[in-house]
Amino acid sequence: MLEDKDYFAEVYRVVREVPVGRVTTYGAIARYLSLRAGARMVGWAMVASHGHDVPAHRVVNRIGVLSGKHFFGSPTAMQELLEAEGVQVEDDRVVDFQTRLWDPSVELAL
DNA sequence: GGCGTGACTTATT
DNA sequence: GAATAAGCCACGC
Repeated sequence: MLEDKDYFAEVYRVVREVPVGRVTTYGAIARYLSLRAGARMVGWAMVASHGHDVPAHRVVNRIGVLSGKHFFGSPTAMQELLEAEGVQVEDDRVVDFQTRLWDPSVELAL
């Protein structure tokens, strides 16, 4: 198989579908991909997302904290990116996170 | 193939 | 309501 990381591709797909100004959570993606408790795998997928066109800065943990901001090369890169897209970030946390939360199992729900 | 770690989440104390 | 414990699966040694 060319794509061993099947769910990796799925994660990338979902993250890419995230509209600008919105954010999603690892758990939401994991749940959408039936990775019920595989939220960590989603995070790992983000690590592997290096070299892909995946806006990982739109992915945060369930409380809207930029857990992986440190992985962007700069501790403020993620925040800058989010703010550049219209997402207000304060204290490493997304403002009105619940309101800006983009849940694939809800937005992409049929 | 086993042990430890990890961009997490949920449940229990 | 905050802190602690357990659960889950993949990757590195």
